[in-house]
Amino acid sequence: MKKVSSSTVARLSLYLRVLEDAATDDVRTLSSGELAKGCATTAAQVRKDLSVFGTFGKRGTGYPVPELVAQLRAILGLERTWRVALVGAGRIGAALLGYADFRRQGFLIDAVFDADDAKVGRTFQGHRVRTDRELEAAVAAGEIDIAIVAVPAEAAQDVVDRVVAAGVRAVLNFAPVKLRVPAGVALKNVNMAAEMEGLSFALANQERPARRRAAC
Amino acid sequence: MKKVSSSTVARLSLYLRVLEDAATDDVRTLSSGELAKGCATTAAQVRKDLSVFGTFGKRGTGYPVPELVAQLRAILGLERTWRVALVGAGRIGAALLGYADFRRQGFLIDAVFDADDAKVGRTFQGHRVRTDRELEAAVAAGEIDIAIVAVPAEAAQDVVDRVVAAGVRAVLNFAPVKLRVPAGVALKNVNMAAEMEGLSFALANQERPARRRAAC
DNA sequence: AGGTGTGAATTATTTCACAGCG
DNA sequence: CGCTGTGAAATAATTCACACCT
Repeated sequence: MKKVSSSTVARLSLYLRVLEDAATDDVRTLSSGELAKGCATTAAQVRKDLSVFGTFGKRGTGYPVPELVAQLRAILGLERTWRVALVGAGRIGAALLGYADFRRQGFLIDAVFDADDAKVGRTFQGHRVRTDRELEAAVAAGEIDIAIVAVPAEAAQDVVDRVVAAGVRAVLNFAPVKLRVPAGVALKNVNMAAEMEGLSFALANQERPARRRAAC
Repeated sequence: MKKVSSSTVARLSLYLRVLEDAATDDVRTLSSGELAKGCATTAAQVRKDLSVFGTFGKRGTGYPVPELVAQLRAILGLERTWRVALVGAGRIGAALLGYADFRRQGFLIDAVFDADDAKVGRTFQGHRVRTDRELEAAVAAGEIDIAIVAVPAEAAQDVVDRVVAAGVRAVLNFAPVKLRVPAGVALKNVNMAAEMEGLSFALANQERPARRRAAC
């Protein structure tokens, strides 16, 4: 398969969600323009993205919704269940475990690890917390496809090094640092602090368009 | 002000964190290469990014750490406190309110709103939950600079429309949909489901021993 | 008509390479 | 010398435009 840009893949997720919504409303077809509107992009972008993977549309009609849903799920690898380990039983971990969408899309968080022995053995959102010393063994035993790193920044690189050495090839990182992983390991970052700082930058640097003018 | 790419701004956040860490270790200067290593980028990228805003380095030496920290904080608008409203008192909201980094960087979450009257009036992570019908009034009263949208997907566009109409110009969205905002309003998205699907795609397409680079 | 698929053009971003300064 | 700052070159991503299908 040729190289696919990660922005294209990110948009496929958005298309899939819009298509699934349309499918529940029994919409039969959707044009690239309608799909684009639901994803804040352009019709040309939608067609280009989809054309990377094949030809799914009918000229003059648009894209058949149920078929394209199935295609996108197959392309994204969502037809199987991925076993996910959460490393770090803190608040972010709690939010993730409560995120029903994950299970619906085929991600099964069925292992929770923490380095804090006070947490080990306790139940956390319905999951028993295991000591993080078992991490390597769990990965080696084939229990885990994806590791979610939700530990403090200073511990994150160590955790990712360990799970990668044990065989994990996909990592979602919530620590506010850029982690180094070897080639062949997929890494995505969720950096809320950086997003907020991006908003701060925008507010601090936007020209004053006199939106709310005070009365004289 | 000249246009600055959002990837550059995102990297400034990373540089700032590395510089702050270096500052606490009393490191006096850092070269673009050292800075790059801490942020998984290249020396040239660091220099290009910083050159957008001025000349901060000393040739032969590198960048003075405390000075560059101050400059970046000023550039990112982090020298003032931004008042943040959390809309949606669910698990993601709980994770955010417990995120100490936010306050440290000048983001003060001091208003929490929810549409569920069962939650209104209760205390949520130390904050009294207010009815979401007060949202517009709070924005109009100048209480709020940034809105964090942590409501279900189907309610998100309505919430953002309301806060934008009331005057908010920066929004952080956790709902797994692309929101539409008028020009002049900054919008950042945190879409954990899409990130996971990106990992799923990488795993599903890396079975073959092909050369596949790690994404970010 | 109405809307896809796609090369070509455009625009954005990253990398290179090196002059020049401390 | 070492390392920055920066034009120029190389890549990547997006948008345009239109042939072509149903």
